[in-house]
Amino acid sequence: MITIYDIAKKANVSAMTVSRVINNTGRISEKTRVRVRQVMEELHYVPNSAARSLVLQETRILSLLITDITNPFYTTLARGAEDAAMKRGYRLLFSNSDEDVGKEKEYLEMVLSTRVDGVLFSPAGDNSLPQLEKLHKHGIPFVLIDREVPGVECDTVLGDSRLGARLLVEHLFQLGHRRVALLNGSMKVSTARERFTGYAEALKLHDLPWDDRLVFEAGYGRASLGTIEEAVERMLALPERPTAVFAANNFLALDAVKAFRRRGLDVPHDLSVVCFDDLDPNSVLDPFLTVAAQPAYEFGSMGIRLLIDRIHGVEAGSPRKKIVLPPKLTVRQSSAPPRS
Amino acid sequence: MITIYDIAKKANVSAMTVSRVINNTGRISEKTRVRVRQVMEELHYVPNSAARSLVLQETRILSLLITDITNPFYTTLARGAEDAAMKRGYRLLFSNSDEDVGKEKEYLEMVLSTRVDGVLFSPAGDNSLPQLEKLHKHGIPFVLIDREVPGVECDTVLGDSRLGARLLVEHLFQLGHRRVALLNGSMKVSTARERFTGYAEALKLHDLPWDDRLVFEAGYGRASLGTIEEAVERMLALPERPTAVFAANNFLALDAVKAFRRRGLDVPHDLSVVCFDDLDPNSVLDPFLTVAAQPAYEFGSMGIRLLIDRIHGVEAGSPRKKIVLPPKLTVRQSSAPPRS
DNA sequence: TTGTACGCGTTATCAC
DNA sequence: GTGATAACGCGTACAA
Repeated sequence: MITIYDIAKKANVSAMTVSRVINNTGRISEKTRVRVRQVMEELHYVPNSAARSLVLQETRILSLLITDITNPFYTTLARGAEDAAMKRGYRLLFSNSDEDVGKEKEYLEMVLSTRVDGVLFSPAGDNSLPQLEKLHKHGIPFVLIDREVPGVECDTVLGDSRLGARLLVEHLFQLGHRRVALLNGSMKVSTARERFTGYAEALKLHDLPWDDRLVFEAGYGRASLGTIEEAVERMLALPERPTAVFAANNFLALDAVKAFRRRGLDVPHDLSVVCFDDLDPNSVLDPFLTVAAQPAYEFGSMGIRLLIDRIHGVEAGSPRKKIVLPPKLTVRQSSAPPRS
Repeated sequence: MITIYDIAKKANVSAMTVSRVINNTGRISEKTRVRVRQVMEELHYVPNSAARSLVLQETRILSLLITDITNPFYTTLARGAEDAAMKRGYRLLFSNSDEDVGKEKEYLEMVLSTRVDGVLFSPAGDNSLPQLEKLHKHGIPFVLIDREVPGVECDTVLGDSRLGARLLVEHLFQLGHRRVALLNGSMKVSTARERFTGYAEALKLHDLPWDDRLVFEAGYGRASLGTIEEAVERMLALPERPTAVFAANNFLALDAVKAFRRRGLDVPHDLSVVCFDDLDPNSVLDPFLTVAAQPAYEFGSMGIRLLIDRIHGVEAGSPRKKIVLPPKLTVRQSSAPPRS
């Protein structure tokens, strides 16, 4: 491997001078600067970032932990994060927990051994608490994104899940629906709880009765497909069938629609389906779902911004910041008035 | 930061003993092993991988460079690669070139400074040659994936683009089409050339005349959206309009269909559209496109396998391997007999 | 079974 | 302007 010493020898200077040329620090005569540069080119020198971070005590790497790499919400968020990080001279180390606290724990070990400068963290759920405490113990700055964890005080970028839920459910009410089911993620995830609350608020606001049998707790992850099938089964077996479903995220909605169709039911003719989070408009031919779309890209870029501010100590002792980005109701064909 | 010295002091042993406990090397009495382990727990010790890789001269990190992170073909490939890498104790550093040789070059600099143990490389095109030569100069093993680069001899995992193209075009012929347009990627990319050849072969096999005006060179990247619009415009202005389009990848097809629809044309009623590569079946409600699907996941896992074999020198001097994975024709609604 | 000395590639500090 | 030296955290070779 080519090191600064190889460069130094060939250029008849000390290693220190080479280092100064590389980093543009200190005063160097133009003559030597040019010569050193030239030797570096010749030998195809590339600095060793391991050695550098060992002495500098910083890696300029940030970790991004998301819960579902197949979900366009998170891939878009990731792009926002990457763009923002690159712009500030940081690289991003991606990890994907698949909504699984176990995997999350494994990845965290890697992240710690890499000595990343900070972590942008979308927790799998409330059980992620130990992981966050570990980060805290190690003095690694982190920012929560998309989801909160009770007991953790830190900078956070969130959507307004309650508002979005209300918007969606009220949209259904306006269409004339009165029996709306909630197909929710796990109640161990803050967004699921908030969407639950928004749903309940909407019912109350419109003086509609509460019915436990209309609430189904599945899970956000791909793993919970079986649960959705079962929920749909129970939903349809109800004495008074719901005429619409509010799904807590895009994949839940997709799977619900598929489950309905497999049973010969048409959306929106037989049931309406609405949900949180959009799909990637670029790779969908016929956008179909009525959604509360979230600014996923901004989730990522804002998160990185908060994180880097913390790292640079700009915000050293400042109180935690909580940024809430509003959702946008987008009405499409999956919602329609109920069959009379 | 907690180091092995901190552990050593607290456990009343030397740093070396701690190192041995961590790596399970050498003989250590059970008593000290337990004590050291305990102190490590107490102090939440995590090894510093920068320091380790500095002395070991290996990082156990592999780089995966893909050209379009929004394309499900590549995200699926990435999952395959990650699973295979994790299984063998390697981590993956993702980079996304957006089909841009410039970005590719930037990322390569990072990759080199990270001293990754190997690179799984999906080149933006033939112009990626200098990057590959650079890797070679630095003695970093690499495997090409999905695309070849003329002048580069190395292990490769490819699809059978010629066969896939022929299957798709012959499918159109069987439906009765005689004028089939080719909406291709850049001819600076090997797969585009192969798909071109397959298209030409199919014509020849069926004694159909060659027509230059039916061939359009756009680009695989998201950036070439304008080009597609223009190609469609020219295509429809032709004296004898084609009745079907073979698009060289999924996104080209998607954009073509959208462009047709904007002009009031229906697919497949007015024109059929077929393409290479599928979309993610999980996030699509109504699979519509007739495609030549490729085993994207296996592209990734096979690639990592070849790469790690090379790294471990198992295949040190062995001749380069070229693995070709066949496509699978999947007929859906986007193709139908031409209007008579 | 355990410890000492050294080196991995880089930069900060201080001296010239 | 430039250089010598030590230090970052860890593992190898050799010694005890």
